[in-house]
Amino acid sequence: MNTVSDIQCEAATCRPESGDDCAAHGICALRAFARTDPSVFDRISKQRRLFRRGEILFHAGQPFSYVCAIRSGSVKSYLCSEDGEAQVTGFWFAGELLDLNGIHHDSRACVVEALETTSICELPTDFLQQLFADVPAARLEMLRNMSAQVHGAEELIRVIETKRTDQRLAVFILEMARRATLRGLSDSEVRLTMSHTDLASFLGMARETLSRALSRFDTDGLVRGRGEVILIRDSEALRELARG
Amino acid sequence: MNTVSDIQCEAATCRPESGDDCAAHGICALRAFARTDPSVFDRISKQRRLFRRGEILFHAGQPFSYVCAIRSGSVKSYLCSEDGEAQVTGFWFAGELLDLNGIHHDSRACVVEALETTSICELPTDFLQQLFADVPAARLEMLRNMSAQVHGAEELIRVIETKRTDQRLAVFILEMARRATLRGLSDSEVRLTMSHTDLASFLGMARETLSRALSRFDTDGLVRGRGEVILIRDSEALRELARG
DNA sequence: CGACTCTTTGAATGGAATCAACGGTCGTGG
DNA sequence: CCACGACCGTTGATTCCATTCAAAGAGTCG
Repeated sequence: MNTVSDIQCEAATCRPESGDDCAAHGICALRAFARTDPSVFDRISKQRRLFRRGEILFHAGQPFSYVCAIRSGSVKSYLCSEDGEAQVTGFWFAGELLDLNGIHHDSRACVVEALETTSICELPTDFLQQLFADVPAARLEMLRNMSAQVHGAEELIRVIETKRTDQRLAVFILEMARRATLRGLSDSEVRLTMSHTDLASFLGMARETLSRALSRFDTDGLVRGRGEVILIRDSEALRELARG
Repeated sequence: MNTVSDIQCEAATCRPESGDDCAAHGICALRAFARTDPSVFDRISKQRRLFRRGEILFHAGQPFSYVCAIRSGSVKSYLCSEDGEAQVTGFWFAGELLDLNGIHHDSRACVVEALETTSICELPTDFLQQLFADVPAARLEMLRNMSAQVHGAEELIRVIETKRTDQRLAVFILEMARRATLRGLSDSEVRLTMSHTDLASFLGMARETLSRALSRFDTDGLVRGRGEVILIRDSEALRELARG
């Protein structure tokens, strides 16, 4: 899927000027600081790993020894209930931080799996602790980031509780487009790197229901295409639908 | 509802020995530290306010100038959509921290309203910043606390997406009982300080559906009572139901 | 007591899950 | 190279659960 040059290219999204909404902003702020101390910078930039589609970044319950930032590609996080059912809890893209909710019991809260070739950046927790001690802006950014995740989760709850299936889908598509713009991509083209099964699980509906909703969106002219790439044709109508 | 002596009594739950799960633990850790500097301690303990049932602690959009810890009583948080519909996002009890998800854009993310006579403790953000600078354990606790909130929100998402109505209710009752034990109360008696309307909104179901589910729980011997106080009669069956 | 809010219960409707079957793609191995 | 199986996506028919609509009972407060 991605070539090495793609990765190098997307890695550039991890820069301070990405704007406040960029989940990697806190980290980037740290990098700016680290320039005064090259050894710290090296410590960040050398902790990189590459995963292929289907490979597991980490399992639930593993010790929480580093925070994970995505440099390129995408991953899904999911929980396994006792009966073996997988429940997808989120999708994460370049420039975003992963599984911060594992911090509170020092272990990974979920399984994270690469949806495509994915490059990540590992930030050891002890290193972060030191950084928080030294850089007030860093800990503020971290708080903001986690706060944003709580906010996002609550927003999702609100959507799931109050919206019907096609409303949920509309919200998701718009959210994907929004996050794509943070990575400097088009705001009218959404790449669904996850399977319909994963997405349906995330949105809390049956695969069939999702499929039907996507078909309806296509025939109604809201979007174009149902495959990996979806083109937003009528974003205003989508927004209207998302509002309820 | 609560007398002054009740409040003084419950305020005692805000102590370090409350255990790791207590949401106020971070704050309490700060208080322990503050003993070496009485002026800091004063600064915390003097920022108290009392609210009566129905009174608003703060509105959505107001500046985020302090973190709010509940000393006694209970509150609900809710969002108002554009069409005036209120969506309850959570309930908070003594020893818990409020609306941390507002941090990321420096304004309150939701409306918070007292469900009964409620005493709170205000922790100014600039004071917390100073505290985080001085006390590593404090910022770790804050991170843990927020992490726990993300975790809780995701857990709620999982429940809402995958469970039927009575399963959701079972999860909620058990969760309420768990939180009650953190405050040193009985684990088999749940006080529902919120209205059924609020609870139904929070659980993502119609008032009538909640009412029916509660009735069923009562007649089936899972719980006793449907009013403000609910007695857990068969916690094992509840747990079984909650597991799905 | 009467106005109000909240809760309960019943009956009908509707939306999504489920069940079932089919076409497509991909990777494996004969 | 093709056959096969595994997985994924689509579509149709049916079932079931929760919402909605409607109305009456219970509790609270002025």
